[in-house]
Amino acid sequence: MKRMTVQRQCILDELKKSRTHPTATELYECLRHTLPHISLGTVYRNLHRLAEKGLIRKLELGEGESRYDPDLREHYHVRCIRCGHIEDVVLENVLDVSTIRSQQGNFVIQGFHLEFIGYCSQCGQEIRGLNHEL
Amino acid sequence: MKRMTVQRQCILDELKKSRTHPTATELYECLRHTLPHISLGTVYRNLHRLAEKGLIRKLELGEGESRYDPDLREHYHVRCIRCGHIEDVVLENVLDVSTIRSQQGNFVIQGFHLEFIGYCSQCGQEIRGLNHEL
DNA sequence: ATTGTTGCAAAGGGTTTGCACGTAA
DNA sequence: TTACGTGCAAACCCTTTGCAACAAT
Repeated sequence: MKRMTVQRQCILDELKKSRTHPTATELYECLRHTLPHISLGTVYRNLHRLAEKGLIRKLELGEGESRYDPDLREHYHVRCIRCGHIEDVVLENVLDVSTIRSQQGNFVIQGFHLEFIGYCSQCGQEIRGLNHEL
Repeated sequence: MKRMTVQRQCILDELKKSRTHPTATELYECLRHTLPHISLGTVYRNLHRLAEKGLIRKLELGEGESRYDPDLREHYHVRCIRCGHIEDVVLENVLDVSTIRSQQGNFVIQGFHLEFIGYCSQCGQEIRGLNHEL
C-alpha cells in the first residue's frame, strides 16, 4: 500500500458506494464499466491489502465467495440461506469473551466470528408460496 | 445413505474416534492405512451424506478446509489463528435469536454460526518467546 | 437383479501468484 | 529512476462430478 493507483482508488470507492457487501467478482464486473482492462487479480490483491490495513473488512463466513464490507463499525450480518443476500444486524455487547474458557482451558480467546442465518423477505415469501402449492 | 458400505462405516468410526475435528484430507490419510484404495472423493461424498442426515456436523468457519465433528451436542469451537488447532467451548443460551432483528427488519432469523478465535497454548507460548527475542 | 456406491480422473469454483510491462512517487 | 502495482494467464487448493465397474440389498 505504498501507492494510490487509479485501480486501488476505484475499488475502494466502489466498495464504499455499495450496500450489498459485494464479492470480489461482483466488484470486478462493476469496475469494468469504468476500467475495462482491470483484472480480477488486481481486485483480489487490493481487497486483500485494504483488509490488511484495516480500511475494509473481509467477511468469510459460511460457504461460497468472501464478501467485503467498508463499514468498520461493530455490527454483524444475517445471510439468507436460500439466495445469499446479506443484511446488517446491529448488536452491542453480544458476548463477553473474557468469561469464556475453552474445554481444556488452554486457549487464550481473543474474539469471535458471528453470523446469523435465515430467510430474506423475498425468499421467505417464495417459500410460503411453495408450501401452499403442496 | 441406503447402504452401509465398509468405507462409510470406517469414515464414521474414524471420525468418532478422533478428537481433533479432522478435515476430509486428514481423514483420508488416516483411512488409507486400513483401506489403501479409498478415494478422497468417497470421503467427501460420505461426509456430505453423513452431515446431511445429521449424524455428524460440518464445520465451515473461517478460511481453509472444512472440518467435521461427530459431537452433536450444543457446543462451539475456538480456533487458533496461528496453527488452526481447534478446541471445544461449551456454552448454553448464548443468544436468543427471537429478539434479534436485521437492519431493515426483513429477515426471518433462524439461527447463527459462532466461532471463537485466539491462540492455543503452544502458539501462545511461542509468540511470547518471539516477543522476548525482539 | 437392481441400484446405490466406489475409485479414478477430470472439472469446477474461488483465490493466489510469476512474470514482464507500466507508472506513481 | 526505481520500486511498487498492473494485466494476463497459469497455478493453486479444496471440493464436486461423470463414468464404468463393483457390491449391498
